[in-house]
Parts: sequence; C-alpha cells; structure tokens
Amino acid sequence: MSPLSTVPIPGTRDFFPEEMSVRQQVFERLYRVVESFGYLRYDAPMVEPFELYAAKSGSDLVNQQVYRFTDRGERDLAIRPEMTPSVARMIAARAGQLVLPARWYSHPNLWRYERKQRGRYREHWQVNVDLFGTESWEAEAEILEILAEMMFAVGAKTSDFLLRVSDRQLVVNVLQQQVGLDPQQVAGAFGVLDAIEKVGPEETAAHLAKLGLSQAQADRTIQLLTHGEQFLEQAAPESLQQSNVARALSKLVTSQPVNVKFDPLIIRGFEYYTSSVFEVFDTNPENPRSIAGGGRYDNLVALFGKPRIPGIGFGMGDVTLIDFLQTHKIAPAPQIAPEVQVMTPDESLRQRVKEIAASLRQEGLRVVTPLDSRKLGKLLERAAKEGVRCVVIAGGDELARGAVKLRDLGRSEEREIALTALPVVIRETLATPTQEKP
RNA sequence: GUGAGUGUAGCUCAGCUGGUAGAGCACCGGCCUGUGGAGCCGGUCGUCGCGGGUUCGAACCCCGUCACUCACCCCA
Repeated sequence: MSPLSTVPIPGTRDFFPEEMSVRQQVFERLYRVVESFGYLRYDAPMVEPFELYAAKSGSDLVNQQVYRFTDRGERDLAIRPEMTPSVARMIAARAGQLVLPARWYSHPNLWRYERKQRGRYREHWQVNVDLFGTESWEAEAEILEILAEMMFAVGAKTSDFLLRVSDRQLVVNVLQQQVGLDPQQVAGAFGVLDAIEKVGPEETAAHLAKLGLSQAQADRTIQLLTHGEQFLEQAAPESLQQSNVARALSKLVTSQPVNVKFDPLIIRGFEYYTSSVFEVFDTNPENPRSIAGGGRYDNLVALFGKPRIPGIGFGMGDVTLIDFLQTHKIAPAPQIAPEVQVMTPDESLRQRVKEIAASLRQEGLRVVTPLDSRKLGKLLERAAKEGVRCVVIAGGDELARGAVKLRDLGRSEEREIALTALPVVIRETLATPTQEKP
C-alpha cells in the first residue's frame, strides 16, 4: 500500500502556523473595523439545500461550480459557494422580530468547484458584511465606508486600491431611455460589454450589431459604458436621483481619501443584485482580481415568503486580499515564537523550571519549557532559531538569592532579575525593539 | 473543458549530444560538562513522479500516465 498523501486535495490549502498567523492578524484587523461600525457576527451551516442557490445565485455556471451531493436522507445538498443566501434566510426567519436596520457580518469558508489558479482556490475564506432593512442611499455610503476602512486597516494606502461602483438599474435606464435599446438588447449588451477590456472596441461593436443595435446605438453604448464619469454627467437627473450609488459617491466619510470611480462595466455575476454593485481592485496590475465585491439585493429575503427586506453587502476574500498585501509588501510578519523560554543548566532543577514557567503563564505570558535535557548551548540555539525573545535561566546560585538570569536574545543582553520582578521586566523587554547582531 | 510549463534529498536547485546521484540550506552530533546566531569536523537523507520502450547502459532519448503550476473559459 502506498503511503497516504501529504498534499491537500486540489484547490484547497493547509495553513501552517506561520501562514495562519498572517491570516489571523489580517482578519482580526478586519473584524475590528466591522465591529467598530456596530456589526454583529453570525454563522450558518456550511451545507445548505441546493435549491437555496439554484433559486437566485445566478447563472447556470454557478450551478456547475457548486459542490453538490445527495446525503443518506436523499436530500439534494450543496456546500455553500457564497454566504448571502444563508444570511438572507436567517434574516427572513426573524423577519418580524428584528430591529432594522440589522448590521451583520460573518467569516465563512466557501467552496466552488473550479480549477485552481492565481487568486482562486476551491475553498476560500471571505468576510461578509451585510446591512438589512433600508433602501436609503446612506446604506450604500456606510457599506462603502466600511469597505474602505477595511482596506486602510490592513495597511493599504489611498493609491493602492480603486473602488469601482456601478448601478445596474441606472445603467439599464440610461441605455433604454437615452440610447433606445429594448430590455433584451440591454441584457445582451451587458454580456458583451463585460469582455470589452479583453477583446477591444471593434469586436465589441460587431457583437452589438448582432443584437440589432444600429451603428449609432452601438457607438453610443460603448462610449457611455467605457467612460464612467461621463456616464453620470450624461444620465438624466431623475435617474440619478433614484440611484443610491450615484448619491452616495460624493458623500463618503472615511479616515483617508478613497479613489472611487463610477464604472458601468462593473456587472458582477450574481443575478440577485438589484441596483448598486461595486468591487475593490488593486491598482497594481500584477494582482488583477477583485479583492472585494458586493451589491444591493432588495428582493432576496422575499424569496422566503416573508415581507420584502432590502439588503446590501459585500464579501472580502482571503486569497486576493493576502495576494494584495504581499504584492504591496504590507502583509504582517508571522508571530509564531513563544515570548519566554525557561531553562536550567542543572538537571535537578527541572521542577523549579516548571514552577517558574507556570507563574509566568499566570501573568499572561506565552511560555515554553524544554521537554528533554540538552546542553544549555543547544537549548539557547534552538530558542534563538524559534525566535524566542526572552530566556529565563534558572541556575542554582541565582535561585539561592531568589533570582534568575534573564537573557534577551533580541539584544544579546543578560541580567540577573529577582523572581518577584520577573514578569514586569519581561514585559519591558518584549516592548523593546530588537537589535540584530551584525 | 482547452493550451503551455514543471516534476531529482525535508527545502531551493545543478546534473554537458546517454556512462554507477550532486551542491547549498535545513536537521542531528562533536570541537564547547552554566550561555545562541559565526567557523571547522562528522553524520542522517533519494524507487531521479509513475509505467512501458529504445540502448551494453537512461535522471537525460521516445510513448503513455499522474501530479503540480500558470494561462484561457468563467467567476468570489
């Protein structure tokens, strides 16, 4: 029999401690931002009825990419490919009891059956932030503000990212009323224009002609959709008045300036988005995938037979976010070393070592002790390699005086410290910058 | 689903038109029985992804296969 594989199944990742540490630090910053806006965390099952997604998630392609199986009770189930249907279900379940607006967030792992490539895995973790119960443009503003603050919280600068926003309804209105397209042509135009950045304007014009657009209509459509700012200028005032995104755009209150751009080419795949849609992009072309995206879905909760509760929200995924941080060299350093190691040169003092370690743990420090006997030099070498900052050396002479040696591996300094003062001195040491030996 | 690239030690890789498998790092030990990172010495480590073929002889050439990576399709 061949040995078991150590490789995770395709498209999934193991998170070794140093990777987990980075992920954890990044996401804890995001949690803090979201919670600072008063959002409450929830969770839901990783497996849902398949029909939850079949109903409204959108294209038949989504269905092809869902992990789907039949359980022993003959239920048709799916591993969640996204969180929004689940949260809509939960909101619907409490529809009569909730104080609205409801501000909720979660951090689920999501699955999609697709081939792995840069920025895309079959399993990824996504922070979802959703706001339910208002159609006000201020909901758009708040959601976009949170999104921007999340980017700032992980160390992004204003110039590092671009927030592209659009409004499906507004774009549809303009194309119908000002270019004279019928609804079918509008739908077709969206599909074709999605690819305009790849195939170029000539081919796009040809596709539009097939949909029955005149030359003038095609030119006008392309011109409008590829010049986002002008799009707003050219939209009828009553259309703009109805567009939450258009109204929110200039009124965002954020701790740093944000690059926001209206861009009608932001479509997004989910069919349930009713008007506002938006995505965050890295301004560095090395990392072309969107870091976060979302939109308004005013009809989703009503699918559960409950009163219509409008919603708006977005997801920010771990894969593209951490790619972004690494591209800009602002990912946090892994923190995997214990703060303190306690050791002794005298085998007979092992028990005292454990007692000292226990008392330091009571002080909230992360403390390890050697589990086997080795020479002090080897123990120090290993501690240094692990990145341990403080080493407590409990020798008989010092202990007789009620003291130990405290060695700061970060600065190669050693002092004798009274046991009673040890926690305080260790904390001071940990707060001091290290000084690398040349 | 389509296309391309890569598979050699735990890791990063070298290995000439085919001639018995290598380096650096890492790991373990010694020099150093109460003090780390350097240095020196020594040690452990491989079905050369797998299967078949050609050959006196294959890590190398040929065929197949699998895995991984990147891109396309599409999308969080």
